[in-house]
Amino acid sequence: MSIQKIARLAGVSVATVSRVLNNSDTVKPKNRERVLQAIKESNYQPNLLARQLRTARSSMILVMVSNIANPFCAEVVKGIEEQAEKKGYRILLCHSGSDIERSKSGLRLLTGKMVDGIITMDAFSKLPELKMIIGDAPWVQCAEYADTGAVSCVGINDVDAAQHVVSHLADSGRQRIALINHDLSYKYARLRERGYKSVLHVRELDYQSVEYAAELSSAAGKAAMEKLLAQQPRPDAVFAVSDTLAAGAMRAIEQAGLKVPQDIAVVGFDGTELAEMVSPQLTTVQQPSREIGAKAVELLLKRIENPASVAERVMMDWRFISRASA
Amino acid sequence: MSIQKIARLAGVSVATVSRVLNNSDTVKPKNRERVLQAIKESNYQPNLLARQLRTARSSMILVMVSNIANPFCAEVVKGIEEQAEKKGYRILLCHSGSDIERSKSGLRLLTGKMVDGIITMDAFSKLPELKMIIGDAPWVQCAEYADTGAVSCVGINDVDAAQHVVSHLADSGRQRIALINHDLSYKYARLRERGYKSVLHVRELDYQSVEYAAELSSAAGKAAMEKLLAQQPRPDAVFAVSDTLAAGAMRAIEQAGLKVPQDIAVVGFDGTELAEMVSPQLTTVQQPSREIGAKAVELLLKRIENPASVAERVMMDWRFISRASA
DNA sequence: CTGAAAGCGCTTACAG
DNA sequence: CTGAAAGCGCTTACAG
Repeated sequence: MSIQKIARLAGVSVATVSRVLNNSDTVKPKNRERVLQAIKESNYQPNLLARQLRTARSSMILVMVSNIANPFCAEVVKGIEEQAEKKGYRILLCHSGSDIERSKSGLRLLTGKMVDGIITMDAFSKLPELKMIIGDAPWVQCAEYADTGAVSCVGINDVDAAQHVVSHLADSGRQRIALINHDLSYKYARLRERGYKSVLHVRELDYQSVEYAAELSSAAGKAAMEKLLAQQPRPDAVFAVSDTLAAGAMRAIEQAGLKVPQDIAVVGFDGTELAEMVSPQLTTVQQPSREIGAKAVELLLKRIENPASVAERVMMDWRFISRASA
Repeated sequence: MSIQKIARLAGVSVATVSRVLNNSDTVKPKNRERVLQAIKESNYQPNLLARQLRTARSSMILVMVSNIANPFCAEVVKGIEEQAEKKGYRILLCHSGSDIERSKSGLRLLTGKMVDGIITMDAFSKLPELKMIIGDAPWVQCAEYADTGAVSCVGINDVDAAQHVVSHLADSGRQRIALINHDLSYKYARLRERGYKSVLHVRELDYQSVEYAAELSSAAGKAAMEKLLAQQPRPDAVFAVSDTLAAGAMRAIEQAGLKVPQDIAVVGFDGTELAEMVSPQLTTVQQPSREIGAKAVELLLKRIENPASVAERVMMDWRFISRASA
């Protein structure tokens, strides 16, 4: 079912069919009708591969995330989708699972010209190999800092936010504040840890304990908390870098027969729906997830439309939400 | 950076370059070396559009979900990915948000020949328009029944599972069992409702109350539960068709000053991690999510490799998990 | 083992 | 307003 067949059916040239398909130019109404009729009759759908090969644009953008199951991620993706849709772009989601082979495989869509650009929510800064593959294709890092100035990024000030959380905990009299962090290959993880440690230092608190979760799931948060609970002395507060981790931590605390916040205060991060669904409700840092996603699209389209344009680094506002857990 | 340039650089024909790219045939070692060298030097990446246009296959499959934020969905997707990877296929995720325009837009990847087949976790059975677009492209419906025999599907026996849940509730003395269901355009929603009603009927319970959640989020579950609580008399048990809905329902109950399970028993569905993270832990029906995803890929590949093969409908086992909430 | 050539299904100057 | 033709970057018989 090619444009050829339609042309034959409608008794016009392929050029004319193409013109009505792109509703450009002025095609004589009678011819347009005939083409439209032929298209309908034969249930014709243009071949995107051929079209994109010819025009060298796809109006598609690749979104690469490490873990779609993380609700924060899902929210950002929704923001990306909404904005992309407005601008006439379609989203392709690629779930890397933080796996480098998977990531490379996903990136082939970019290098293979199937998409016009890429938004990543993954830890790429530490992976020169992946950066090399992307080359200078349009790229923006989302909810994660870019190390170099060459790539655009949108996020919040992670150091500030972490400092705020830990200060809040210290202000309320907590002495032994632990951190449940994500893999340090994420720049945001390094930044939040820096915020955490700086407050400990300034306040002259000498308890310091960091556990690393392999992924942002509640199960990983629970496992991390169990390790913290096994320590002597155990923490009286814990800051988890995502709501999912915090929810898991709360469960571990409860299972150990302890109370949140009486025995251990818990603070999460992201401000997802999950934070309101757990009990007690979670104190957290709300990120403007949808807006981060929308902004990422905006930055990306700027680069797609003008590849020579300079990279931008956008900082969004965050908000501390105090609830029952801390 | 085309195959032409590589050929020029290596001093061979494009055919030879193509041969080493597809590491087929027997290319003379010396030539292979030269081509490989040229590729490395110029950081060449083949254009997928051209390749796929020519070969008429992409080794990619489209996965269409209504809501990636639903953890059950995310699990199934992981199962799909694992299996696809094994078979040399790549996954493209498309988030329809249950929106018909979005779905149509996503489907263009199929009709436009960018993917070899599609797995849907969406409510397509009620949408002849979408079914028409798919035509007879390889398609399997996942965790959702297919109405007609023409399309393959994998899922569980939803009627049985729902009956089991409601019977369990009735057995434990609950008199007023409510249902929080999803949009009835989903076949599984209709089936579970049928299971619910049949038990009510057999047990001669005359209380019957169904609320519909617009999406499978905790917020929607909470809103639905609030409506149920406003009724006179209020239910003493509620069966929600997903763990996310159930988690929201528990929250509404708690906020109303009532206790789970003492005042109202709650049962979820899916058996996701979330069910273990809420408090009290959720009684639920565990679906074999990963296996469902893997099976879907298997069925799809069968159709891709042999388009003439007949559609299959696979039923997987489910398991009732009794925990504190009911 | 290798190359010239055709062709996948489109779009787009160009000429009329 | 329309058509013939070139070309996007590949792969693959075919002939040698």
